[in-house]
Amino acid sequence: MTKGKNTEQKILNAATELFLKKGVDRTSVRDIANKANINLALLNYYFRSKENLFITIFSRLMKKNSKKLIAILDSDISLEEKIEKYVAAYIDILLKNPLLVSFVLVILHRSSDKIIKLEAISYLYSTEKFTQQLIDEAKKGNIRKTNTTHFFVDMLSLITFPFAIKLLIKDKASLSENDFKTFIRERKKRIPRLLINELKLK
Amino acid sequence: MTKGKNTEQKILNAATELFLKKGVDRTSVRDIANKANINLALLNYYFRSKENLFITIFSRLMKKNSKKLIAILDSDISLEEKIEKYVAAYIDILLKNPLLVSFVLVILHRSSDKIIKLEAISYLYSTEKFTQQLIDEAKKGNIRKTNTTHFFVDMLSLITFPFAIKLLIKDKASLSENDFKTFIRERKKRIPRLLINELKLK
DNA sequence: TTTTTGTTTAAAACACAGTTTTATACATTG
DNA sequence: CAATGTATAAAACTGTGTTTTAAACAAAAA
Repeated sequence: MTKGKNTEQKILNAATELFLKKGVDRTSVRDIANKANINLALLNYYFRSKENLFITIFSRLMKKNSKKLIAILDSDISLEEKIEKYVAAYIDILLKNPLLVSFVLVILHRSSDKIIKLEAISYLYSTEKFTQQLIDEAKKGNIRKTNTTHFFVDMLSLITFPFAIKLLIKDKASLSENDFKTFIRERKKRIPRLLINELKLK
Repeated sequence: MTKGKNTEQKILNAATELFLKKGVDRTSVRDIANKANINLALLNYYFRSKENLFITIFSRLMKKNSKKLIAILDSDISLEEKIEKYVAAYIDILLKNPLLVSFVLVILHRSSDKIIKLEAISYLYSTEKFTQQLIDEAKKGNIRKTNTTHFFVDMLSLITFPFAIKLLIKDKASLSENDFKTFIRERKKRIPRLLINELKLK
């Protein structure tokens, strides 16, 4: 009965590795079974489907990484510092977890209602406290009034999209893998500046 | 012998319609053949593969729409006006062509080297004149010096990514389809402001 | 006209995918 | 010891994209 946990973990490990190396769609369930040295049927025994296996891995990865982001959004620091920390932390997470990037792309691509309502995702974007802070600071006259939805969308776009068009950027700007990482790290300063400029009173 | 063009067009029409309605991955070649009232084998006779059919449709759609964007980037207008027009035109294209959005997602998702080197894509992002203008204006002291790659990536991110997370935005902000379109149109003013702020001398 | 070439259809088969079924072993609990 | 839930294995099922084979037809070339 202890075998069970082992097998489940073996499947998760094999799947994670293959998903990372070849992408979700180019990884077959038979590949996973082979790599994990288990029978094909076990895969559907533990996880009902490949889709479910994918969502399990994705959700765990998200949960592991999103805590830090939520903590930043909910912390009692100045807006400016909050934006800087959030952007930097988010970028670090995406730099360290290529799987997360490709998973997000898979999810965006499928974009079914089911997936959007994943706990892992709605959890990550619980921005109540942050948006309230934007409203409060504007009322106090410290910053310009801004549409909070737009503001958060701006932030997410500037952080996330460059990862999605990584190949394009590398190609167009002739960047090596390391160059690209440097390019991305530069955005830790650039993005907060852009966003905070938008909030500054004239 | 005139039949040929007809059949090819019938396939393209059927595929376009189905790709739009059900998405590329959820559309089978048998679906397409049925809808076009042609034999399955003809599909591989005209287009070597489903992949190739997809790329053909995508490339035509891109070519049709990117001309206007390129024209704006290469025109002799002020930087400020250029950014405004480019953002507005790009957003209008994506609003009018949901297929383009979902195609871009498919391509981002697959992100193989082959696809990134499509003429349709590299053509769209020939930004030489635009980046030169950024450099020249900075030299003249009219704007702040900025990294042109970052600047273009910022612009693309702010324009494109919201379409990718459409479902998420609609869900989180409780927007109807029309609300979402309004939201997107609001960005025609917002995005240029953000970008031009970044260029303003302090 | 006859021949050749390009186009169209039909039916079947192929390889590979995700999934399901069936049967059997194992281990823990009652 | 029997019963029950868990674990494994092998094979089959369904649907996918693709290819093959054979036959028909129309238009262009000889």
